[in-house]
Amino acid sequence: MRQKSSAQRRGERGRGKRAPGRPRSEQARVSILRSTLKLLGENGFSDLTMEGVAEHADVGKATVYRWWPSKAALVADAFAGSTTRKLHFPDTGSVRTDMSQQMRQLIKIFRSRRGRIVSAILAAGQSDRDVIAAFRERFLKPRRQEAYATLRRGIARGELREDVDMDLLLDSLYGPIYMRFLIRHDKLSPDFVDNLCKLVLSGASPSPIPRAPGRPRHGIKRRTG
Amino acid sequence: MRQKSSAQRRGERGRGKRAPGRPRSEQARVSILRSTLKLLGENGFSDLTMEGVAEHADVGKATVYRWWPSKAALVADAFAGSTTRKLHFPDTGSVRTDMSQQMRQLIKIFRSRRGRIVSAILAAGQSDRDVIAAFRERFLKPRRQEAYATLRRGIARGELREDVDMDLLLDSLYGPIYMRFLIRHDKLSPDFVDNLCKLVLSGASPSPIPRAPGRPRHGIKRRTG
Amino acid sequence: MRQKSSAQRRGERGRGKRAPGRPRSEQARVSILRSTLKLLGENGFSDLTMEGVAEHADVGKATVYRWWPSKAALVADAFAGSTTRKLHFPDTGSVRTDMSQQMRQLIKIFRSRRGRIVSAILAAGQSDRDVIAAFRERFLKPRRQEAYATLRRGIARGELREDVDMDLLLDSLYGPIYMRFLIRHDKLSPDFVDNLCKLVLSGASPSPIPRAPGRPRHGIKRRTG
Amino acid sequence: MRQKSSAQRRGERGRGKRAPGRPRSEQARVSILRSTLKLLGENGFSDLTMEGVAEHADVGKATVYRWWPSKAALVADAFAGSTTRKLHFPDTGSVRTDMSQQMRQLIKIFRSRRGRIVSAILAAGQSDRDVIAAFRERFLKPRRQEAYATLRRGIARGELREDVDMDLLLDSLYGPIYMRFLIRHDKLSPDFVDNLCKLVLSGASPSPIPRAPGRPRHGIKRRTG
DNA sequence: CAATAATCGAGACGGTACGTCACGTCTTCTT
DNA sequence: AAGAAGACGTGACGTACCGTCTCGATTATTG
Repeated sequence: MRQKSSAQRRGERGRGKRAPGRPRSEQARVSILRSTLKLLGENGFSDLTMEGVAEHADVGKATVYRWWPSKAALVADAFAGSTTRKLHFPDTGSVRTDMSQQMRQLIKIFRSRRGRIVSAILAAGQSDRDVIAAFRERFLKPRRQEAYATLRRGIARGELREDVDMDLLLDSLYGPIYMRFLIRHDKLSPDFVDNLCKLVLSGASPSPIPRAPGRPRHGIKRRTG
Repeated sequence: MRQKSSAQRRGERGRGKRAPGRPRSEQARVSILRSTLKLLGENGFSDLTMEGVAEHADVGKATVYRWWPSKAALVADAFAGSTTRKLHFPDTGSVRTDMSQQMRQLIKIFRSRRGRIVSAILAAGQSDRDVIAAFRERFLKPRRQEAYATLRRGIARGELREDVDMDLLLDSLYGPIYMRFLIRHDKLSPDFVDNLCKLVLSGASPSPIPRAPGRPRHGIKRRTG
Repeated sequence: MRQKSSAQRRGERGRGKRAPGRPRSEQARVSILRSTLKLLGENGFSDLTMEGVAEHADVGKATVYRWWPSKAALVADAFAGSTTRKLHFPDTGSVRTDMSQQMRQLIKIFRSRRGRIVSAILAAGQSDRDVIAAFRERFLKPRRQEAYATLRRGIARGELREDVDMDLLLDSLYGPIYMRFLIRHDKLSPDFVDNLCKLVLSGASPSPIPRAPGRPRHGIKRRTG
Repeated sequence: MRQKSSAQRRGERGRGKRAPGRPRSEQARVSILRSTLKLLGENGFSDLTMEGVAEHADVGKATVYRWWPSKAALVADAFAGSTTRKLHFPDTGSVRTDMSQQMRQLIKIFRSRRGRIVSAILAAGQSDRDVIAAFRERFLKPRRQEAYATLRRGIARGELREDVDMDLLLDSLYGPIYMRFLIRHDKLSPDFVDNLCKLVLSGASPSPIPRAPGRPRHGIKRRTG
């Protein structure tokens, strides 16, 4: 998905031996990716042109094509490279708070200029499997790993059922956000996030027997019916 | 959004009075819309060309442009016109069953050839607000109206809390489906739908016993089993 | 060789019936050909670009390619269309004078700006048989027809042998001009033309028995040796 | 015109002192020139690329550019280096036979694969004066020196007029060949050569009897038979 | 029934961006 | 210092669609 690595392109001789020939220009690479993000944020995916990227990056069109086979690949790589910080999960002692806080950060990004890039990626991904794969690998997966940890803490604390399907739970939490983000039928507000957490997490709590939060009870499935 | 009506185009003389001149060819209209859907399903939105539509529909390019101002409008209109049947909500006496059955129909569509069209629409909608609006109005809203009714029946039966936020609830049910549909990180199986319903709807069910945060304010029947 | 005719392109229905569709723009056609000649005269064949022609003619690049398949075809057609006037053969009563005068006109053209175009055509013709064919058909042949007439008058007058090989004779007269024009090893002066005529035509005269010019004697081959 | 000499390039220190550093690779030089000729013969001048030459010669592109400033220079040099043997003038005791035999050799070359190279050179020469100059110096001139000698023998033998303009005569003999070679309007056959010689040389032979316009001014032997 | 008017198909038009190719220059390591 | 390798910015290539524009032909209403 990303651009062909120098090593790939040259037959991977490895062992520290540099391949002959002029080395790839790091400056060009960075400039291209930066320009891509910039133009993507300005005009969306369909108005993004390779020609425009090359010009804005002060780079030959061939240089763009030398390393990225398509607009989609370029966009995916540019997006992947711009690893979004500030999307970590806090550890407040409450799953709901942890999740809620991270999800608030997410909708903040979705509503910012970067959101335009994300939606462009997702749109492009609908006709290019590499793009959507890049989104999954570079954006979704890393965060989901952290989310697993957060959920596990919740399980340990007894806030969530031990047998909870974590993927289902996470999709239930994030799905509504993505849906509103893409279909824009309702607003992405912090309150929405809070209520969403409350609704979904309560469905995953070890109820129905009331329990004081924060007192972990391990290894005991409880069922009423 | 849809094509300009004949009336609009002619200055809206209305009252049954037909404008002079050759009337619009219904055959061309239908052929264009059908070709649009066909080509959209074959190659996705980005490979759909007005030129291709015109040729496939055996129609002059100008005829397409005469009635639809842009590719997006054409696509939106074609999609809207193809109102999907078989997405009604049953009334089985159980919210969870009602919802689950309808959602199973939905994922069936999403996984079929028509799914390609839906994803193309959603993708196109990310850079054209008219397209996404058309999706909302023609596809989402009608079904949501039915969903409200289904939920209301559930409330009446005591399966759902009286104060439930129906939009939040519906987004929590459908959001995960859209997310998996678009990001393709996990499978859209009937089991997934069932578990999703169970998780979310249990979070919306009246608590059997008052919880720490937020006890039920209204007189609602409680169910244990 | 020339651009595809409208008729060809549309299946040649002939009989006055016009094909449907917007008719070809005569203005564009003329502008393109004119621009081609202009740019060709300025910078030679290798510096002539289709892009440049299109721009200079205020025309879309596709319009150029729609009618001329290659730069060579375009150049050939532009050249052919610019039928050079002032290359007629006079009738002075003397072959040598007739030929000499016409050949002087030719070298005048060769030494002018138009000469650049001719040499560009001949150069392009070395790697494109259509171009050289165009040169032959449009430029060489018409003049050669006139030349035949001139020579025949000379034969009738007894200035040339009756059995003279006219093609050989004409190549002997014009070949040296083309050679000097292309190889530029010696000058193309009027004197050169005169001496050339004298040399070659004397070789074609019905000598060796001296004869007063202007008294035709038909049907009698004379041989000394 | 030819490639820059090593001496030039290094500031001409002369006196046998070799410049420091790696000496020029003779192998590369030869390989480049050979590749040039080969590719030139295959596809003509316009399809010949520096890139192709470098690749075919297994040589770095920069190595080509280091020694030849342009494609034209390379071609001219390659052609010059390939001095065509077997174009000598015989001495049979008859000008016409001498010339005819050499000219037959020439058209044989023109009709062979080497002819393609010659026409490519002449074509390239139309937009690059260095190329045509190379052709003159390396190809035309050497042969013309020999031709002068042949003609002088003919004058001495009384086959040609003493005051004959040798350059005019030679252009009259070779011009038609070049013309047919480049314009391809008629065939280059041995018979053509013979007739050409007969026609032109008879025009240059001493007149047996003084003619009306211009009687011989110098004491020239006269031949009747 | 003729005149008027808007439609239709066809297809050429001036453009823009595509993705490729060769240009001539450069930067690296190797010989 | 020359060599090969190969990336670089540049610019033309020929193609595909864009959205607009004439055309002749067709099909309705209006006078």
